[in-house]
Amino acid sequence: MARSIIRTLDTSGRRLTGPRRAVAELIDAQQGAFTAADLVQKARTERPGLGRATVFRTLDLFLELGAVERIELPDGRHAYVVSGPDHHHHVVCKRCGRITEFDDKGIKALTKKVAKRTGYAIDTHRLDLSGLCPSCQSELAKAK
Amino acid sequence: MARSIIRTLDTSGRRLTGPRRAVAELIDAQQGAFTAADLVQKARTERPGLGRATVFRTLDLFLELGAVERIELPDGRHAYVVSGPDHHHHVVCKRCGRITEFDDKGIKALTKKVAKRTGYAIDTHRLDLSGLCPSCQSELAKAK
DNA sequence: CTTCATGCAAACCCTTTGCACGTCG
DNA sequence: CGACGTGCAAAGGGTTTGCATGAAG
Repeated sequence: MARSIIRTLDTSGRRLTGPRRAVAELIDAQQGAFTAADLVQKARTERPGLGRATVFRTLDLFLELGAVERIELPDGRHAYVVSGPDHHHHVVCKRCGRITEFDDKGIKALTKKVAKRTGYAIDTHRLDLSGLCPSCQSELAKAK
Repeated sequence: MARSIIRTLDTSGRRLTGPRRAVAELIDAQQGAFTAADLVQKARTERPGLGRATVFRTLDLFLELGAVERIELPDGRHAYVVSGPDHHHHVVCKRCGRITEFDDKGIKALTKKVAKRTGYAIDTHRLDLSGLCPSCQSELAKAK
């Protein structure tokens, strides 16, 4: 269920409206990462009447509330993922687009080191890896 | 000079044309990161006749050849940076957009660890940090 | 010469905005 | 009620594409 996103929304003081619930549900039905376009298209069939603009505005809101994160796909498009309570990063498969998460280990230390060296006050970091997921690797191996 | 980009182009088997040289020079005159729009606008005054499309196509080519890299600014727009022989990453200032590079130290190891854990064949990684650069920090401190 | 690149303009996303109407609290 | 959210359509910005011309190897 879209429970966690809705809860975040509810406790934020923002209005808990029908369309926002709908977007939360659409997101929830997605597995892994999704683009804004994915939601808009899905909305067209599963929730007609829900406007493009609302999807974007709601996505921005969720982003601001920290309920979702925006990542960049290898091809430059951006996608969103539901953000869990713990901070993590993503590996994106270049071929099939599958996304796998991994925990942040050691990046904090690296960030601190960079902050010291450059003088920046660093407050956010994004680490995106990409390559081939296990199943694409074996498919490609077979194809040869 | 735009020597290094041009050399990459030359040894790639692609045609070394006037417009491509021009784009390489425009890029070279930029300091730090630049957007496609930056180049297009600069082209308008310094190299009239050079078309938008050519800038984009050339940028794509350079990207493919590995002469430049694409990074994502904190606000979601993308920018490019010349990629030197040594692999490095970027810290972007959220306020003034300044970009500072830093060396990759320890990310390779992290990548390897993640590859092992997730089973992905990871071939590219991007680490983008953002925060406030030293001068924006002091300006903000003064403003208070 | 033949192939590939260019310029121009139009086409195409993707995302944002203006505005009148609807709805949450 | 009054503020905030929504839908629609239109605007906007960035990037790509079609096609005839021009240059590179």
